[in-house]
Amino acid sequence: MSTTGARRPDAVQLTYQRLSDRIASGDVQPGSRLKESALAEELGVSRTPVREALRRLAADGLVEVHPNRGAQVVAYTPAEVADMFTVRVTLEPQATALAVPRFDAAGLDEIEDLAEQMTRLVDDGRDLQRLGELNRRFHECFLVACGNKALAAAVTAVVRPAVVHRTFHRYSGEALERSMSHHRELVVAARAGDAEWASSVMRTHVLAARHTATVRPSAP
Amino acid sequence: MSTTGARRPDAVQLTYQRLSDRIASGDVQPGSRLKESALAEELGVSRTPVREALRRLAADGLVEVHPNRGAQVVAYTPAEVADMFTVRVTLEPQATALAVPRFDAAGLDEIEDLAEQMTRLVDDGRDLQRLGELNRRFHECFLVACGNKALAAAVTAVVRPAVVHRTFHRYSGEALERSMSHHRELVVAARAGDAEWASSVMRTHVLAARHTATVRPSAP
DNA sequence: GTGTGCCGGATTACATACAATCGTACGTGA
DNA sequence: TCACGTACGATTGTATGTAATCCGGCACAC
Repeated sequence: MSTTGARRPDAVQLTYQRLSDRIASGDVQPGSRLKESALAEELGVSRTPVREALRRLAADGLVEVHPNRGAQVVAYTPAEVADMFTVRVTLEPQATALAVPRFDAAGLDEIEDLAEQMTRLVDDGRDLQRLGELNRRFHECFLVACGNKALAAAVTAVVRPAVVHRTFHRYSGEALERSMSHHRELVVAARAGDAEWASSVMRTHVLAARHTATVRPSAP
Repeated sequence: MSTTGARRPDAVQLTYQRLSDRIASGDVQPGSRLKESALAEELGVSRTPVREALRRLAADGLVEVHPNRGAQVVAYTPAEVADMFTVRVTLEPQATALAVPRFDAAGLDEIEDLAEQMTRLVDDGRDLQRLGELNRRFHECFLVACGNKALAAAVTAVVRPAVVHRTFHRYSGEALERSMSHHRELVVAARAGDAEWASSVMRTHVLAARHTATVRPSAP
């Protein structure tokens, strides 16, 4: 959890972002070693911020730090990814049920806007990077609105590694359409103030995602 | 989550432990500022390991780091503590249900041993520090045995701040006895292989704890 | 042939020096 | 008297130098 609310990109923030992106895009393979000095020179910063960025990535579960041996990108098995989604299946519908009666007008507008943007994005060009970011913000809206910080923290702790590791890349066209449909239904249910409905949709949404993330993709 | 498996106390590990203890014991008040240079001099190390220890504490949710303003011990409201337990109410029974059919003989012996130790400790002298540690290990057994690392990580992320912040100090004698009784019942249910029973006991156990942690203590 | 001990290269862990940033207090002007 | 701008002090952010640690390979004994 990044507790520093840095708005301007410091060296640490920049390094963290770059490394995070590289891992997400598969630019660096899971299992590969990350050398402090090499990264520092490559990104034009000193070793100190690189060091701190690596520790933050370790706290997020993206890399493992071995004493005196440096950092290594973690590799998740399909079973572990499924486990992450299983936790989300439990927590996110609960957060949704809590969030629905607490949404204000601005919050409802925000999730509606995000849902529409994502739908357009799928119809257009399939910018998966941007789609992933919008999706993250969409789900974050529910977590923030639920008013239970601990619940939000629990989900975030579990989601980050899974979300960053090649999400959406294995979605078929049909699965992607279905996912967007869930988003839109969530907005309608939230506007209706029907917590039970919204919660159920969220549960369905995460279960479908688990299936997609777990099953071996047929066509690359 | 401490990903570095350091066995010998490095400067970072030592600093982290010391600060963690101080916060747990209430030696440093919530809201008080933690200055890197002061801590470094006090603990006889340089600022670098202090800095890293503070970031780890921030990742654990024990302190907040403000950019260019240093670290500050977080203060939880009763509502936030209740929220933490609410998440535990959801997750720990689930972990328990998964763990029961997966326990081996050694695991069952371990939780039985821990439950007995805790019971004796309550009858004897009330070493709350040690009781808290045993309790942590007891719950950890179920989280490890459940086989879902993400689930364990989610619970850990939520529990750590609450656990470190003076738990057990507000337990009455009766509540403490009841808590120990739950532990023993969990062992019996686990030995019987009854996941549903064990899960229910765990749920009761956490709900009771939430009540104790939330209600204003009558006698200090 | 296998196991053990030692040495060298590489890399991190820590210490310290310097630069940038923020908060605060004071002084000035309206 | 209050608002605003500015300068100073305190503290963190970054860079770099030094020491400790670990892994791999090789020689040697059994």
